[in-house]
Amino acid sequence: MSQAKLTPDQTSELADTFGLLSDPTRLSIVIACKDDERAAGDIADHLGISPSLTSHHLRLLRSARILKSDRRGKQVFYTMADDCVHSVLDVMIEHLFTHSHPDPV
Amino acid sequence: MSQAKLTPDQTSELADTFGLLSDPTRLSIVIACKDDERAAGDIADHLGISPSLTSHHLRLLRSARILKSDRRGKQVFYTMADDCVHSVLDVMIEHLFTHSHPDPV
DNA sequence: ACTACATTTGAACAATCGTTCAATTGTTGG
DNA sequence: CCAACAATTGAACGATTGTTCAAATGTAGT
Repeated sequence: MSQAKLTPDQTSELADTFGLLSDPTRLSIVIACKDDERAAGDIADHLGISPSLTSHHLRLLRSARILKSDRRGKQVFYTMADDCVHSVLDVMIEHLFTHSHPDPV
Repeated sequence: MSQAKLTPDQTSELADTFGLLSDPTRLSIVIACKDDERAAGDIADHLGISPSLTSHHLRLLRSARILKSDRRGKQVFYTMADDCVHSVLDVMIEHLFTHSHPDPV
Protein backbone atom coordinates (compact mmCIF):
# COMPACT_ATOMS: atom_id res chain seq x y z
CA MET A 1 0.00 0.00 0.00
CA SER A 2 2.62 2.51 1.03
CA GLN A 3 6.11 2.78 -0.49
CA ALA A 4 4.47 3.20 -3.86
CA LYS A 5 6.58 2.64 -6.94
CA LEU A 6 4.82 4.19 -9.90
CA THR A 7 5.89 3.99 -13.51
CA PRO A 8 6.48 7.28 -15.31
CA ASP A 9 3.26 6.68 -17.23
CA GLN A 10 1.27 6.12 -14.06
CA THR A 11 2.78 9.22 -12.50
CA SER A 12 1.90 11.34 -15.53
CA GLU A 13 -1.61 9.93 -15.62
CA LEU A 14 -2.08 10.78 -11.97
CA ALA A 15 -0.61 14.25 -12.49
CA ASP A 16 -3.00 14.80 -15.40
CA THR A 17 -5.96 13.94 -13.21
CA PHE A 18 -4.85 16.43 -10.59
CA GLY A 19 -4.25 18.95 -13.36
CA LEU A 20 -7.87 18.76 -14.37
CA LEU A 21 -8.86 19.66 -10.82
CA SER A 22 -6.32 22.48 -10.57
CA ASP A 23 -8.33 25.24 -12.19
CA PRO A 24 -10.97 26.93 -9.97
CA THR A 25 -13.55 27.17 -12.75
CA ARG A 26 -13.10 23.58 -13.82
CA LEU A 27 -13.03 22.37 -10.24
CA SER A 28 -16.32 24.20 -9.60
CA ILE A 29 -17.83 22.37 -12.55
CA VAL A 30 -16.74 19.01 -11.20
CA ILE A 31 -18.04 19.81 -7.72
CA ALA A 32 -21.34 20.96 -9.22
CA CYS A 33 -21.69 17.52 -10.79
CA LYS A 34 -20.35 15.65 -7.80
CA ASP A 35 -23.65 14.45 -6.39
CA ASP A 36 -26.15 15.63 -8.98
CA GLU A 37 -26.82 15.36 -12.65
CA ARG A 38 -26.43 18.76 -14.30
CA ALA A 39 -27.21 20.10 -17.74
CA ALA A 40 -24.36 22.02 -19.38
CA GLY A 41 -26.38 25.22 -19.52
CA ASP A 42 -27.41 24.91 -15.88
CA ILE A 43 -23.76 24.60 -14.87
CA ALA A 44 -22.95 27.75 -16.80
CA ASP A 45 -25.84 29.62 -15.16
CA HIS A 46 -24.99 28.29 -11.73
CA LEU A 47 -21.38 29.40 -11.96
CA GLY A 48 -22.04 32.58 -13.88
CA ILE A 49 -19.77 31.70 -16.78
CA SER A 50 -20.34 31.48 -20.52
CA PRO A 51 -21.68 28.33 -22.17
CA SER A 52 -18.58 28.32 -24.33
CA LEU A 53 -16.16 28.29 -21.42
CA THR A 54 -18.25 25.66 -19.70
CA SER A 55 -18.19 23.48 -22.75
CA HIS A 56 -14.45 23.75 -23.18
CA HIS A 57 -13.94 22.58 -19.63
CA LEU A 58 -16.57 19.86 -19.95
CA ARG A 59 -14.80 18.50 -23.00
CA LEU A 60 -11.56 18.11 -21.04
CA LEU A 61 -13.33 16.50 -18.09
CA ARG A 62 -15.24 14.18 -20.37
CA SER A 63 -12.23 13.04 -22.37
CA ALA A 64 -10.37 12.32 -19.14
CA ARG A 65 -13.37 10.28 -18.00
CA ILE A 66 -13.88 12.37 -14.90
CA LEU A 67 -17.37 13.26 -16.08
CA LYS A 68 -19.69 11.42 -18.44
CA SER A 69 -22.32 12.99 -20.64
CA ASP A 70 -25.85 11.96 -21.53
CA ARG A 71 -27.79 13.87 -24.14
CA ARG A 72 -31.56 14.02 -23.65
CA GLY A 73 -33.22 16.23 -26.20
CA LYS A 74 -31.50 19.54 -26.59
CA GLN A 75 -29.73 19.27 -23.28
CA VAL A 76 -26.61 17.34 -22.35
CA PHE A 77 -26.44 16.15 -18.78
CA TYR A 78 -23.22 15.55 -16.93
CA THR A 79 -22.43 13.30 -13.97
CA MET A 80 -19.37 11.95 -12.24
CA ALA A 81 -17.72 9.06 -14.05
CA ASP A 82 -14.82 8.43 -11.69
CA ASP A 83 -15.42 7.01 -8.21
CA CYS A 84 -11.85 7.73 -7.31
CA VAL A 85 -12.07 11.44 -8.03
CA HIS A 86 -15.41 11.51 -6.27
CA SER A 87 -13.95 10.17 -3.05
CA VAL A 88 -10.87 12.37 -3.32
CA LEU A 89 -13.13 15.42 -3.49
CA ASP A 90 -15.10 14.17 -0.51
CA VAL A 91 -11.90 13.77 1.48
CA MET A 92 -10.62 17.23 0.58
CA ILE A 93 -13.94 19.02 1.10
CA GLU A 94 -14.54 17.27 4.40
CA HIS A 95 -11.07 18.39 5.44
CA LEU A 96 -11.86 21.97 4.42
CA PHE A 97 -14.97 22.00 6.60
CA THR A 98 -13.47 20.34 9.67
CA HIS A 99 -10.28 22.40 9.58
CA SER A 100 -11.88 25.78 8.98
CA HIS A 101 -10.15 27.49 11.87
CA PRO A 102 -7.49 29.51 10.02
CA ASP A 103 -6.61 31.93 12.84
CA PRO A 104 -6.84 30.08 16.18
CA VAL A 105 -5.00 32.61 18.39
CA MET B 1 -21.06 15.99 3.66
CA SER B 2 -22.25 15.94 0.07
CA GLN B 3 -23.88 18.90 -1.72
CA ALA B 4 -20.80 20.92 -0.90
CA LYS B 5 -21.07 24.68 -1.11
CA LEU B 6 -17.58 26.12 -1.22
CA THR B 7 -16.66 29.78 -1.19
CA PRO B 8 -14.61 31.06 -4.12
CA ASP B 9 -11.61 31.25 -1.79
CA GLN B 10 -12.02 27.66 -0.66
CA THR B 11 -12.40 26.54 -4.25
CA SER B 12 -9.23 28.35 -5.29
CA GLU B 13 -7.33 26.98 -2.34
CA LEU B 14 -8.41 23.47 -3.25
CA ALA B 15 -7.53 24.04 -6.89
CA ASP B 16 -4.10 25.30 -5.86
CA THR B 17 -3.46 22.14 -3.88
CA PHE B 18 -4.37 20.00 -6.87
CA GLY B 19 -2.22 22.25 -9.02
CA LEU B 20 0.81 21.41 -6.94
CA LEU B 21 0.19 17.73 -7.62
CA SER B 22 -0.40 18.27 -11.32
CA ASP B 23 3.19 18.21 -12.52
CA PRO B 24 4.80 14.76 -12.91
CA THR B 25 8.15 15.86 -11.53
CA ARG B 26 6.64 17.61 -8.53
CA LEU B 27 4.21 14.75 -7.93
CA SER B 28 7.14 12.32 -7.92
CA ILE B 29 8.82 14.42 -5.27
CA VAL B 30 5.73 14.35 -3.08
CA ILE B 31 5.34 10.61 -3.52
CA ALA B 32 9.00 10.10 -2.68
CA CYS B 33 8.37 11.88 0.63
CA LYS B 34 5.02 10.24 1.22
CA ASP B 35 6.13 7.64 3.74
CA ASP B 36 9.77 8.48 4.27
CA GLU B 37 11.96 11.35 5.24
CA ARG B 38 14.14 12.38 2.31
CA ALA B 39 17.05 14.74 1.93
CA ALA B 40 16.75 17.20 -0.96
CA GLY B 41 19.82 15.79 -2.69
CA ASP B 42 18.59 12.23 -2.32
CA ILE B 43 15.32 13.17 -3.98
CA ALA B 44 17.21 14.69 -6.88
CA ASP B 45 19.39 11.59 -7.23
CA HIS B 46 16.43 9.25 -6.89
CA LEU B 47 14.46 11.02 -9.61
CA GLY B 48 17.45 11.81 -11.82
CA ILE B 49 16.82 15.54 -11.86
CA SER B 50 19.01 18.52 -10.97
CA PRO B 51 19.28 19.81 -7.41
CA SER B 52 18.11 23.17 -8.70
CA LEU B 53 14.90 21.85 -10.21
CA THR B 54 14.28 19.79 -7.11
CA SER B 55 14.72 22.83 -4.91
CA HIS B 56 12.36 24.96 -6.97
CA HIS B 57 9.64 22.34 -6.61
CA LEU B 58 10.39 21.82 -2.93
CA ARG B 59 9.98 25.52 -2.30
CA LEU B 60 6.49 25.46 -3.80
CA LEU B 61 5.50 22.34 -1.86
CA ARG B 62 6.91 23.78 1.35
CA SER B 63 5.17 27.14 1.05
CA ALA B 64 1.88 25.37 0.37
CA ARG B 65 2.50 23.31 3.50
CA ILE B 66 2.32 20.03 1.62
CA LEU B 67 5.86 19.21 2.72
CA LYS B 68 7.80 20.43 5.71
CA SER B 69 11.57 20.79 5.92
CA ASP B 70 14.06 20.05 8.64
CA ARG B 71 17.66 21.03 8.26
CA ARG B 72 20.20 18.75 9.95
CA GLY B 73 23.75 19.74 9.18
CA LYS B 74 24.30 20.32 5.50
CA GLN B 75 21.25 18.40 4.50
CA VAL B 76 17.60 19.45 4.49
CA PHE B 77 15.12 16.67 5.04
CA TYR B 78 11.60 16.74 3.76
CA THR B 79 8.47 14.95 4.97
CA MET B 80 4.75 15.17 4.41
CA ALA B 81 3.07 18.00 6.28
CA ASP B 82 -0.51 17.48 5.11
CA ASP B 83 -2.48 14.42 6.24
CA CYS B 84 -5.15 15.24 3.75
CA VAL B 85 -2.85 15.15 0.74
CA HIS B 86 -1.29 12.01 2.14
CA SER B 87 -4.60 10.17 2.20
CA VAL B 88 -5.62 11.52 -1.19
CA LEU B 89 -2.44 10.08 -2.66
CA ASP B 90 -3.10 6.76 -0.95
CA VAL B 91 -6.60 6.67 -2.43
CA MET B 92 -5.40 7.47 -5.94
CA ILE B 93 -2.40 5.14 -5.88
CA GLU B 94 -4.46 2.31 -4.45
CA HIS B 95 -6.93 2.90 -7.27
CA LEU B 96 -4.12 2.81 -9.83
CA PHE B 97 -2.95 -0.57 -8.59
CA THR B 98 -6.35 -2.24 -8.28
CA HIS B 99 -7.57 -0.94 -11.64
CA SER B 100 -4.45 -1.70 -13.63
CA HIS B 101 -6.20 -3.48 -16.47
CA PRO B 102 -6.04 -0.84 -19.22
CA ASP B 103 -6.71 -3.05 -22.25
CA PRO B 104 -9.01 -5.90 -21.23
CA VAL B 105 -10.12 -7.08 -24.71
C1' DA C 1 39.94 31.69 6.89
C1' DC C 2 39.58 28.46 3.34
C1' DT C 3 37.62 24.45 0.93
C1' DA C 4 34.13 21.22 -0.13
C1' DC C 5 29.52 19.87 -0.02
C1' DA C 6 24.28 20.68 0.10
C1' DT C 7 20.82 23.56 -1.02
C1' DT C 8 18.72 27.66 -2.59
C1' DT C 9 17.92 31.65 -5.58
C1' DG C 10 17.00 34.68 -9.71
C1' DA C 11 16.70 35.57 -14.47
C1' DA C 12 15.40 33.90 -18.79
C1' DC C 13 13.29 30.93 -22.10
C1' DA C 14 9.88 28.01 -24.57
C1' DA C 15 5.66 25.72 -23.83
C1' DT C 16 1.26 25.17 -21.95
C1' DC C 17 -3.14 26.94 -20.24
C1' DG C 18 -7.63 29.52 -19.49
C1' DT C 19 -10.52 32.64 -21.57
C1' DT C 20 -13.06 35.19 -25.15
C1' DC C 21 -15.38 35.77 -29.43
C1' DA C 22 -17.56 34.38 -33.57
C1' DA C 23 -19.21 30.66 -36.04
C1' DT C 24 -21.08 25.90 -36.20
C1' DT C 25 -23.51 21.69 -35.06
C1' DG C 26 -27.34 19.21 -33.07
C1' DT C 27 -32.23 18.97 -31.55
C1' DT C 28 -37.14 20.07 -31.16
C1' DG C 29 -41.56 22.19 -32.47
C1' DG C 30 -44.43 24.91 -35.74
C1' DC D 1 -38.08 23.81 -44.14
C1' DC D 2 -37.42 27.30 -40.83
C1' DA D 3 -36.85 29.40 -36.41
C1' DA D 4 -35.35 28.96 -31.65
C1' DC D 5 -32.78 26.94 -28.23
C1' DA D 6 -28.68 24.11 -26.35
C1' DA D 7 -24.20 22.92 -26.78
C1' DT D 8 -19.87 22.60 -29.16
C1' DT D 9 -15.88 24.11 -31.86
C1' DG D 10 -11.68 26.70 -33.52
C1' DA D 11 -8.69 30.52 -33.65
C1' DA D 12 -6.47 33.93 -31.06
C1' DC D 13 -4.82 36.33 -27.05
C1' DG D 14 -2.46 37.20 -22.65
C1' DA D 15 -0.89 34.95 -18.61
C1' DT D 16 1.07 31.33 -16.13
C1' DT D 17 4.26 27.40 -15.75
C1' DG D 18 8.36 24.11 -15.74
C1' DT D 19 12.98 23.98 -16.75
C1' DT D 20 17.82 25.41 -17.29
C1' DC D 21 21.92 27.85 -16.20
C1' DA D 22 24.89 30.55 -13.45
C1' DA D 23 25.53 32.54 -9.13
C1' DA D 24 24.72 32.79 -4.13
C1' DT D 25 23.82 31.06 0.54
C1' DG D 26 24.39 28.03 4.37
C1' DT D 27 27.04 24.37 6.94
C1' DA D 28 30.92 21.50 8.58
C1' DG D 29 35.72 20.11 8.84
C1' DT D 30 40.77 21.28 8.58
